[in-house]
Amino acid sequence: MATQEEVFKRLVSHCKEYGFVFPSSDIYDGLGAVYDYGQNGVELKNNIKRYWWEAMTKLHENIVGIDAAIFMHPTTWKASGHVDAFNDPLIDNRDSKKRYRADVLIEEQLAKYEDKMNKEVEKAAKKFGDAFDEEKFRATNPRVLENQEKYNNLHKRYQEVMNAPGGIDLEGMKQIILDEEIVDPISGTKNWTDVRQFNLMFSTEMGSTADNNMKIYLRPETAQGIFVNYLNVQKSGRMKLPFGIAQIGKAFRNEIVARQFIFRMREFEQMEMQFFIKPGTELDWFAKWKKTRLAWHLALGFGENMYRFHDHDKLAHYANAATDIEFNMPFGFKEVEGIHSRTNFDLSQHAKYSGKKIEYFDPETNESYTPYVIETSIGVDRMFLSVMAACFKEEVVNDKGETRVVLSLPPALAPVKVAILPLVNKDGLPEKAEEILKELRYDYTCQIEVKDSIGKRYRRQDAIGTPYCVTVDGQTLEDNTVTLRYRDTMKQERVAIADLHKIIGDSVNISSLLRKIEND
RNA sequence: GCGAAAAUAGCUCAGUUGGUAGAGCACGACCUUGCCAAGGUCGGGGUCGCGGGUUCGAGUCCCGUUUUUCGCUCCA
Repeated sequence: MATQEEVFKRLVSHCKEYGFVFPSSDIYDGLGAVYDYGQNGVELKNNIKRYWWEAMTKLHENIVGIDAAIFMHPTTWKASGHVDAFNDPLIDNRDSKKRYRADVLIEEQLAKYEDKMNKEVEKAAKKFGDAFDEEKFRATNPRVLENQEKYNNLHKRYQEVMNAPGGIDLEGMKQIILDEEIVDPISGTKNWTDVRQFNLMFSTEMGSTADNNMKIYLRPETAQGIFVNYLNVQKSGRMKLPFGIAQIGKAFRNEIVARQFIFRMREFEQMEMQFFIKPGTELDWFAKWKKTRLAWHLALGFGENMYRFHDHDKLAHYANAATDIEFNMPFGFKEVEGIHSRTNFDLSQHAKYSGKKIEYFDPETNESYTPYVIETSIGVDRMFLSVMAACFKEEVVNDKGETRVVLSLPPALAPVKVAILPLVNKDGLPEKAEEILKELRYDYTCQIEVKDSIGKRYRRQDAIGTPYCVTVDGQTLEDNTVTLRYRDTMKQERVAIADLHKIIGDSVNISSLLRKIEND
């Protein structure tokens, strides 16, 4: 029996072999945690995005979409809290393999000197009783003076490195740790790495002259593009609460450790919807969106036991309720989507930093307020991975124990809907296949394959998840019938070319999935 | 970032005490066949991740480096 880990490895290989996902810049040995989507991957990914987009905008009259730029005004990230939240200088001890905040280590060292001084003072106070003059003692006692001097020197150096022009002086900080002979509390050693600053946001410069540049960030989440457009959309669309804004787009995070294939990438894509509501109704809406989003996942048909909610105990600075929808990946249940009650944190912050009034006038109550927000945020790439993982199957197909690899994708998500296969590459069969292609290609993504035996071509189509194969043979030329072969059952039946449209219908279209959500 | 392991053809891998780089699959052409990964013939494809070193000689030994995987760590 293959372990989960082996299956996952084979899935990753499969993704590359069949044109779903390639390592980025593959010919240069790849770029860490960046991946490209191939000819089949991009179709599947686009179908996933379309499923989400249409579920949001077609099934909800009060949700509209936008497409905001990746570059945003730098103040956006001050307002959102992203600039301040990830500014810590970190250092690792090679022996204990623990990571510490370098500034905290230095502050602890300062505290140590203070402790020593205080202990001396306490000792003397006990000894001299009422006659003790603390000020005089501190000014004259050699042990106190020694520690005071160490404290002052360290404090001065610490201030210098923390306030160095151009940001924290990381090398200076390490030098302090070495000079002070600070040891790791666990291993007791001084085997430190360099001090590094982890800013999770990628930055670049806007402006072409060297001295007139503005540091701008690649957005670490798409949400802020929605918040800064709240007023534009609400006013131009005459939107009334409650309403939502949906967006699909790239986001970038300079992860310290990015791993597990496309699960955690440095460049990734999010599908986010921010739902603006009246304050006080957020917990009802939060519960409603949990249900709505789970229904979207369940309509794909992978089964309820593949999903679970994980409620957050610790909430982010902006949230008053939060949950994840986790999917049963080959490496365990992992977050695919987050649903957060963000209060009015973001809109209030943007109001504060921009000086603009961001409020909603409620015509029912005649009052103005800053709307609350329920966010649903799903990673496209994680969704892609979860679909691949759920559909990747190695099946035994006959008594001889022969196997096939089949991607049992929901037909609406499959990259190719119909493969048209001339049984032999002669006798006018390829030409007949072209004719059938011209019938079907306006409605379905089709692919003609002539090379190799028919069996081999079936297996290749199974491997990319094509739900239908249409095989053209000699009889087709006589009576315009073909063999229709089904991916999941491998059953075949003889049908008229004229009936193909009716049989395939819209089972391979996004609308079939949307109907499934509605009916559930 | 720390630690461990790995890197040889498009893929999966073999390569002996250091002695002229191999197999299967895949790919291309042709022939044969014709409904579940068929057979034959011929052919293309590798400075063995990269850079140094030891050696008469390195895929093989040593050092460095890059990338990947796993564990730890981190995760708005």
